[in-house]
Amino acid sequence: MLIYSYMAKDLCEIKSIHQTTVRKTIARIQKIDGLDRTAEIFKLMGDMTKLKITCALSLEEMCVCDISHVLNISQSATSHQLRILRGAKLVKYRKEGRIAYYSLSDSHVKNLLSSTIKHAQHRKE
Amino acid sequence: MLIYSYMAKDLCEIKSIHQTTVRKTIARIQKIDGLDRTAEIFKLMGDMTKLKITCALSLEEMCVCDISHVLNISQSATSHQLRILRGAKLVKYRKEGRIAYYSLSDSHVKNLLSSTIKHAQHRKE
DNA sequence: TGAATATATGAGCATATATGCATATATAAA
DNA sequence: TTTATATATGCATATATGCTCATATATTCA
Repeated sequence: MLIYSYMAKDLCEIKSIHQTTVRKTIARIQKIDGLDRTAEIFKLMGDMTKLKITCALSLEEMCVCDISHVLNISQSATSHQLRILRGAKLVKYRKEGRIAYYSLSDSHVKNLLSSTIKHAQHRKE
Repeated sequence: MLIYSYMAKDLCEIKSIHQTTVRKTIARIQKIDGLDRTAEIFKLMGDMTKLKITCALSLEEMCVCDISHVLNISQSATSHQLRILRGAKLVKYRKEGRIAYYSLSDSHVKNLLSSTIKHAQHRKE
């Protein structure tokens, strides 16, 4: 990075323009707790299928079959996505006979969802 | 979906268990404004590199070179990611000579970031 | 017990994405 | 004008992800 052919004599010399800012920022980012989890949540919700599932479940609990109809995707695809959301503990489910009712695992997900939608709507232009 | 070999006679018969819930939920999701943009924002922030860039920029504006040092990735990778963030209007930049100073395009991104980090920290267990 | 049904899951494929490499562009300095 | 430097970007590739297909599992009912 930032190493050109004509710099080859001095590979150790890696420059940053504002060293104080860089050091300060590195320290601050390292101090942020739960950044990995934040990225995980963002990544999961960044998929339209999972986002819609989450939206649907923020209204009320639903079974796999109904979710697949709401999103107009196959039962298999729905189940795969729910499995991932389950793994990330964003949703939970209860079984009633052979029917699995999924719901959001806690209110934080719902709040995050509504606040982000608001942010998205406040988009400029 | 939900079609088994022994159902082949009646392919049009696709069942949903709770039809009222399904219809209601479809209508509600369609009514949500800015869902695509929400997914876009989530997806971008769901990548550790972009998330860290956003975190860094939420503190103060920074040049490409410094960002690459903060994240410990190449200048090229940094520039590629910034390009994507620019395209999604999450960051903007100003040029000062040959240096490009990037910053968050508005405070909504910063607010979204801090609120999501809080949500992530409130994680159960 | 056997058929129907609701869900789960492994394998494979198609697509998307992040990054490295090489190079282009733009500006500053000599 | 030539060299140095800060950033941008096209291309290639490795990896990740979502979906389909086939099938497994679990539960209900006849």
